[in-house]
Amino acid sequence: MSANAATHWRKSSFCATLRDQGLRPTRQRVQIAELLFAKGDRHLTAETLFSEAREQRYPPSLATIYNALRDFAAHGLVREIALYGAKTWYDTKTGPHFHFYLEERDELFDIPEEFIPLMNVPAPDGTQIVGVDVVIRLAPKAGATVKAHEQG
Amino acid sequence: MSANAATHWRKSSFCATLRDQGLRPTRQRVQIAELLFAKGDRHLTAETLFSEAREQRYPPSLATIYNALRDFAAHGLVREIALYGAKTWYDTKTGPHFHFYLEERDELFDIPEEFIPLMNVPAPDGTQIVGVDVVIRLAPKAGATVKAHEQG
DNA sequence: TTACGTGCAAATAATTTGCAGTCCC
DNA sequence: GGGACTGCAAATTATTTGCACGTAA
Repeated sequence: MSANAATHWRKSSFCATLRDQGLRPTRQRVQIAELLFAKGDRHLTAETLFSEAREQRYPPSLATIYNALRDFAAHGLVREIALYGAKTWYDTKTGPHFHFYLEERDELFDIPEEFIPLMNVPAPDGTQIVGVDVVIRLAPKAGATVKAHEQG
Repeated sequence: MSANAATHWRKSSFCATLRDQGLRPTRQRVQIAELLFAKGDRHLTAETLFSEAREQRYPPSLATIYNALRDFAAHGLVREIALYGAKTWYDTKTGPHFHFYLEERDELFDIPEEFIPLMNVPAPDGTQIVGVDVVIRLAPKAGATVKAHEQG
């Protein structure tokens, strides 16, 4: 590929972000970061991100998406979310998690802050809290039409 | 097998329990229920239960354990727990869930009731809440020795 | 009797990994 | 240059399923 096209990604602001976290800023990682954070806060799986990536000129492989998401999570750029079902979800919002999960649609969205209770639980002896995750599972109410809730 | 040994399980009190839930009380299901509930409230995976079952005289197959746990959960005898990692956990306590999850040991135990906050979140339009699950993830504190926490 | 349940082995689904080749520092 | 990263394909892990046989109602 031409030097111009090949090195364009180096101008991304995510190069610095990745480097700050001790992650080498490669083309693939920068592409993935751009995709992840381009649309504001959101919840997604590796497959979701992969299908978005495929629309790019030089999309990373699925394995690289998995590896990048794992690495990003380990370095605090995104957070893993505990959820029912087999798939691992990631959230671009890295604070404590409070979500509604609409099972029927496999859809995840935020619970508005004002409803979040104080969680003031002391960690057991010898341990520290590294994450708090709350998932409230939903089902459609009988006879009701549920509208989509992308992003909280 | 002798008629006596083969029909002994029919005397189990779980026969009625299963029937009440619309589940046909078979030898395997009764065995599984006995194992599940013999030790008070606890948290386990299909594999855990399978290895316990193998010590019995006529242990059910792994597939049957999976199927039984799924069926039991669908009928309210146990509850699935959303947790990090690939495995599905089940809890014999069927009320709302509040747990500590000690990542390093892959160990799950209850948060004492007195620390549980009021969760009073209204369900979004057209939906109803079918489950509330809270997982507080823990790591050992630097230099501390963590003791095992089987059962909360 | 007859539909439901079981057991085995094969099928799936999500994710990880080995390894040869690439690229960043 | 040398180790970190990537891509592919193969391996793993957890779980489900097809089908022949068994068993509860």
